Amino acid sequence: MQDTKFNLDEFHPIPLFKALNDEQLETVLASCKKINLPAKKVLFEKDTPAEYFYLLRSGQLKLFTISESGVEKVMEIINPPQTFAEAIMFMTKQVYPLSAETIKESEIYRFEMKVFREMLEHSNELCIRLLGIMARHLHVMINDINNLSLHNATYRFVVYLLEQIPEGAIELSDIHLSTPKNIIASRLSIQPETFSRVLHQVRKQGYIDVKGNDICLLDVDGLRQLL
Amino acid sequence: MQDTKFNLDEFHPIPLFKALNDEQLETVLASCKKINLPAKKVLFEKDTPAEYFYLLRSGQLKLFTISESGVEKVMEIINPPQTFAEAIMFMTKQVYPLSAETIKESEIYRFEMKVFREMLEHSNELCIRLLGIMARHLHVMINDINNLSLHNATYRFVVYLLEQIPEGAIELSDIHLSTPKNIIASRLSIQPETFSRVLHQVRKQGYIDVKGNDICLLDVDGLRQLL
DNA sequence: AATTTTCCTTGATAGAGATCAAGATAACTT
DNA sequence: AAGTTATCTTGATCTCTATCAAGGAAAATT
Repeated sequence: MQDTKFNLDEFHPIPLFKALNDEQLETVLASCKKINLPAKKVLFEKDTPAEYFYLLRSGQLKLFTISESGVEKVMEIINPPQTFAEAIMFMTKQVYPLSAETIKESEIYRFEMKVFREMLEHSNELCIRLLGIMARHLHVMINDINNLSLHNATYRFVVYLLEQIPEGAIELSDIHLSTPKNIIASRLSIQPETFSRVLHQVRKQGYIDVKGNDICLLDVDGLRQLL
Repeated sequence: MQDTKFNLDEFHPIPLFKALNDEQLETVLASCKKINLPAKKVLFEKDTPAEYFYLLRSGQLKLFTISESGVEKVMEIINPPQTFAEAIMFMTKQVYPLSAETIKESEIYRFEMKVFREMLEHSNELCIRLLGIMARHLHVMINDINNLSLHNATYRFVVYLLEQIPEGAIELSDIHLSTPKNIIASRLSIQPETFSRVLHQVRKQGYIDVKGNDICLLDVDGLRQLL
């Protein structure tokens, strides 16, 4: 089943799967299911029993909560190739702490937690890897709470913008916002109206140029100094 | 060294040490050092190399960051018997992501990460436990970000208040704020002035009664319904 | 006990961002 | 291509919370 359906090479570079040998990987893949979803379809809902974790292969999705009054807060934007909901394997209550919905049409791999957990009980290296992944999550969240508590909307936007610069990029890079602005806004805990104004204002100050979803960074150092 | 200095029974109930047998525990304790600090003393500072994690035995301390402009944000209030900074063992950069300072005079046990990390490489059960601890951390942080993004100061305070009710407590419980109000305020990302006003207002509405650091819950159900 | 320091409260004012409203632009649908 | 829907922008207003200022209470120090 596995060999025909999956190419192992696709999984080897994924941090969570790096510690697995081919045999183990095939065991995991044996219980793996491909899911194709169009845009704006729910993958799972907060507080429902969690049996699976996922790998986004293509497309994009968001992890979010909705308040009692119906306001949505995007906690994380998932891009391929990224696993998500792995941490739930170790929560006492086996329910999703967030909802997941596709932003764009997406190809998703679904894995059974039970199978993977079993494997974790026997592979130390795998545990260590997952620990690393979760430590990174924690670190990101500490930063988020910091930014929310200590910094204003413009600051948070600039941080986001600078994070979008690809790894080894030289100056004057252009950034394409591959996520709708209202979703980025929610991710940064900013209202869409305010987000629009922030963009406008940063542009007016000469740091960036905005054409639709493309942002040209005119003064990266200046942006960095805003922080 | 260990037997005379430490009572193993003290460590067995600590989640992080539960998976260790006596031999392993003694290995860990062999590199453990007791630290006594008066109130308001720095234990470690953000962005400095992290060699140790800790167990608070008595007293109280805070984990926090300070913004460029000198504003402090308390991320977590540590009470005994609680371990902290364990997650750093698996961060790529081996530096503390937060600063730690005693709130009250404290007795602290300091453990060498290197020794513990070594042990983790060989004990699957220990890894699984740490995974559980980190998953809980993550869950708490998801909640924090939620409350910060979606709820106002009063809501956040009421959540905090209800969390202070001891496990199997019957109604009409009295709560003693064992933490200075300005630190609770910072933990909830509220200014001290606003915190004071929130307290006042919730009292005026008849939900609680406040005398100094003692809060009498007059209407727990009412408080719950505020959420 | 007196004094200094820290912490808390209350009042007055200001400001960042939310909300309400409506038009403009872009993106799907048929 | 026309129409419909979703997304984004801009303006006007409001509200929550921060900030500034100062007095009071509590705790620590002498």
